[in-house]
Amino acid sequence: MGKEPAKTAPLAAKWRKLAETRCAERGERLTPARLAVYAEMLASDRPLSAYELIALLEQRQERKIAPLSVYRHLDFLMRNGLVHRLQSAQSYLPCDHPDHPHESQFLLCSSCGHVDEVESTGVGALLSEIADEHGFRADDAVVEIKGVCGTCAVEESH
Amino acid sequence: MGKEPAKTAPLAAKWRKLAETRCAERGERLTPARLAVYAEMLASDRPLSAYELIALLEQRQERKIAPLSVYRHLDFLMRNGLVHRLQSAQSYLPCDHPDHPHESQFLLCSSCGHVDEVESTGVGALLSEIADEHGFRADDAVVEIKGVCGTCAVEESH
DNA sequence: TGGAAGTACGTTATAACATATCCACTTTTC
DNA sequence: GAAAAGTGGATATGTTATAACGTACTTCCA
Repeated sequence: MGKEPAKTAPLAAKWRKLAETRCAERGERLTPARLAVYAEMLASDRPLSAYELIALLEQRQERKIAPLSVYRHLDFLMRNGLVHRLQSAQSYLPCDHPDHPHESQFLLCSSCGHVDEVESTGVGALLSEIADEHGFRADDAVVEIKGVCGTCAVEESH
Repeated sequence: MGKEPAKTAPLAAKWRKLAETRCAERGERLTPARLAVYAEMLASDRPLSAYELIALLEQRQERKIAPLSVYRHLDFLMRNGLVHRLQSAQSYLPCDHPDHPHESQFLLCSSCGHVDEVESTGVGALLSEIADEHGFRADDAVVEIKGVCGTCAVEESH
């Protein structure tokens, strides 16, 4: 007899399907524990630190969760393109368009904490060019723009 | 009676002068303790974590140094444009051209650990443009490119 | 069908990175 | 030379991430 599946944050069918498809394609197993972490992240309107995530999951599932478990799940989700890590904020957020591999840039609002993921083709090209000029082979790039989002800028001006 | 000045890593006159000038202009005091941290960083050929820095300073000065002290000195050096923090590696490196304020990009070699700081005018412009398109006011940007430097690429091919 | 191999994941402990609080000393300023 | 600002030491704690080890589950194939 298996245990009850762990309680999970509400998860829109769209996201669940995308995640399942993505993992199936790659021969990876999207287990309930992994899905629970993913769902919890999608339920948040801002990036979460690993330990915030632990607290939320513990509350929802009414049991202790070890940091290492969550880090493993985060690794899995990142490996499969479902989640990104914000390097400058040591936090994690679900990918906005996990239907294809891509390089993203992030817009971090210092006022409301919200983060926008954008995908600009020009950036990758420019950075590759810069790397080339310096005899460097670029594999990957972190681009995180800090500032104030439109909504907060409007509120500020009141 | 003052104590002996703390032993400091060798520091090229050029860098010392730049640092002194920069701080003087800004009405900031480049004390021996701060200078010692800066010199230690310049003596390294790769970025150092705060705790690596502590270990090196303790060895050189033959005394205990508290993490907070080093973090304070790092704050000071960053505030005055002498040092940068690598967000994706939680480590610190001296600025390559502290003679003027600027936005930098970093090329991190995953093979030898060396980091090149480059200053491309195009990047800032492109990122501002992207931010604008999303109604976002950009204040600051992190751009860190990971890959393999020219020297290591040559060695790999042997 | 049952056993080997690989993957997932729990538990405990610890490493690595960063900050808070409090206080003593020094330098600057008036 | 007293007040204020700046600097930095000591101790404690908070936050982020990984190590080391063991158990259970899944897959796959003989």
